Amino acid sequence: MFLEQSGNRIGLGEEFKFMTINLKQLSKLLKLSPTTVSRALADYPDVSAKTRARVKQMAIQQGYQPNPVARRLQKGKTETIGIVITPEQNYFSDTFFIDLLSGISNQITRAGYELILGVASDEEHEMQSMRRMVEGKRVDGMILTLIREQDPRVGYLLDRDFPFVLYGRTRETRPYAFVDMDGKQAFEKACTYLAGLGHRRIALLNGEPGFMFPVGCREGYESGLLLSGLELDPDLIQEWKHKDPSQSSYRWTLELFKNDNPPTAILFQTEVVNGIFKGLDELDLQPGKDVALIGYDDLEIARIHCPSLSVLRPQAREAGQRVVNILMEVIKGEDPGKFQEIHQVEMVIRETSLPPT
Amino acid sequence: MFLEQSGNRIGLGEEFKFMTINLKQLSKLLKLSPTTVSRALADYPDVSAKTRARVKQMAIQQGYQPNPVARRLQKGKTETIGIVITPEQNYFSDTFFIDLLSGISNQITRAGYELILGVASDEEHEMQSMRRMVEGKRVDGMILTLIREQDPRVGYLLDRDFPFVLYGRTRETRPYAFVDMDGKQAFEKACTYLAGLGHRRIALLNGEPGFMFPVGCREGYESGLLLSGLELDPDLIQEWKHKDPSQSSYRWTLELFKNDNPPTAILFQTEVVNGIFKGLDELDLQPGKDVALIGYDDLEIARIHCPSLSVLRPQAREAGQRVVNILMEVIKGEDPGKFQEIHQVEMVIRETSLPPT
DNA sequence: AACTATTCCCAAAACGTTTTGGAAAAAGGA
DNA sequence: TCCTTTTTCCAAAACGTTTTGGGAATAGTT
Repeated sequence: MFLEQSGNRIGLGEEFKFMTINLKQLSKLLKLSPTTVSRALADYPDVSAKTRARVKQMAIQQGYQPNPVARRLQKGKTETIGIVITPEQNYFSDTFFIDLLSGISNQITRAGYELILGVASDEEHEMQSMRRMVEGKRVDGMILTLIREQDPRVGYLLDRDFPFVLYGRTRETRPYAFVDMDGKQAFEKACTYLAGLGHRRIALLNGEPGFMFPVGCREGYESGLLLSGLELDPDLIQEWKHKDPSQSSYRWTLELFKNDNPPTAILFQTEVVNGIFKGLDELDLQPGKDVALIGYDDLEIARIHCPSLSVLRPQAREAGQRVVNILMEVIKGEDPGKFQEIHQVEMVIRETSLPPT
Repeated sequence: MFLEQSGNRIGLGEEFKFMTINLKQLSKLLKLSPTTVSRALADYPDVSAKTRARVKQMAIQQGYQPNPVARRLQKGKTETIGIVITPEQNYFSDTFFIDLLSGISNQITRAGYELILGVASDEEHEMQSMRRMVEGKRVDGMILTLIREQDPRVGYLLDRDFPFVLYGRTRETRPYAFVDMDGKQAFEKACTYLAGLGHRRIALLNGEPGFMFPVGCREGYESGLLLSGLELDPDLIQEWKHKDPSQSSYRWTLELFKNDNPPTAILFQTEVVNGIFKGLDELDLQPGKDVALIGYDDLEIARIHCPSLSVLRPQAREAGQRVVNILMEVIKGEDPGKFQEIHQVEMVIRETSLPPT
């Protein structure tokens, strides 16, 4: 057996193959024990600087990478994080979620961990997929998204003391780690902004009840009205359906303007903007001109539509990174209750947030 | 130490914790050797039916699950499949891709495997993420999507004989396994359908060159024209940009109707329908009435828009399942060249494919 | 009864790391 | 020179499975 200069090409008889080298093989090459090689690579102080350098150089030259499976077995850790997504809920198609996932994935890779993905069609399969990961010892920690007000996943994980971080919040008295967007502050800001422009009738098309996020949105909306000295009119509030976001928002928009005293502005999740546009179009109302609009989430449609849509923009990527960093701390044994972050949401004023005519 | 009836709750002194049981512990409980227990659970014939039953019952009662990490080390397999996605390319936000991923994930879980996900921002990181999985021995096989005409990933994997399956095709003479949608047949069908309705000027807004999929679309389009006895007019063909799907398609739509002899029908990827709608709207052309439209991919917008959009509908979920099944065969050592599937695409006629006026 | 085949089980090795608990060699101090 | 400390290395154990290669009963055959 002789070595090519390329490092990870090792000649075996007549045929060449991409071979990966072992710790044992590497140590034999170095005339050292596997112990020393392992410790040299891990920067233990009890190996001399000279041998450490020699080991590292040879490791690079040979393209040695410790077998992750063997390391996991010995360390008793999977070095793996799990996440389960539920595409049915029309949530995953948001670029916002992709940004979140992107932040999560990058940070996980940086830590040398792996991200395993479950795709579940409903709540039951979601739980099932998570249990497989947790009870099957396939992950060291879980990331949860799309949190419901009463979320059985949180209780399940708390009960067995399993590390997890929520992207979002839930109704649970025991302390747990989360990163959430300040939907309340965002909607309050949007609401007072519109009121400041002179709008007196501001409508809210909120997300489906049962999930936690709309709760904050509603609070922010109500608090914004209050701060601006406006009355809350239940006729101006409605929820769209996850099953059918565009259709339900479209119908509600039509409904809304049958009102004797119709709104001059609407707050909503950008996700359902198509339905609203369609409804306004049918009513011969110009978005931005006849009705001010501010959406939550800066999706592509918001930027490219004409007029472009003013939005509340959560920093999903950064949030994803924080989720991972926190999860790593929790896995290390830190108290989850210490990690409860609420991120500010910025408002991007574009063309659909003018004063009322 | 005594056992609760629940099985996986084991009393340890005063505190109760969710414990998972070992093979060794289980075998001690059964007064058998770990060997026999392992073989009983794996249905080896050299363990009597009686003990096998006894072992299985106890395993269930105790909630025993073999530690996957230990199994992987011994078996020399990671039981893991890798996939890398690139959200930048506005591809991942398609429900079509989610369907594909859903099919992939479910089938992988069914096989007892894991799906690990990489999120890469560009081609370079895509390759980097894949190399980490392959050379780091983190996966047994790779799934590739969004295939380019010249795709370095394919050469890389072929060179080192690493199992993989493409969703799509590429220009590569060596045999490899793939599952692809018959874009050619789909666009040919759409084209001849429109020609059959009397359309003589059919435009094509194709995907960005460099990727493989638009090649088939174009072939199908040209073949459809030919079959219908229509001339190919280069002015009626354009590509949209991945960076900016809606904007580029919008601009092209405007451009298109400056033509002395404008088209009466357009074929395109549904992904860019917003830009086209916007362009037509600006030109005071009614989709479906003044211009027939058929999109590739049955996205939500296609169903909810008024008029609803006729589409070509690939069965992404089924394709995802096939990809996994094939990958499992390839991992087992089957010849990848045997697995080259081209799936038919159905056409769904809705309201935007009427005869020309 | 003696031999062979079959049934059923198990001890030990192996997978590739990291960690534990020294031990030998070198250096420092008297 | 002798003892102590520090430096540098390593053999063996451990992680939890599966596989290998028998071995002891039991059953079957002559």
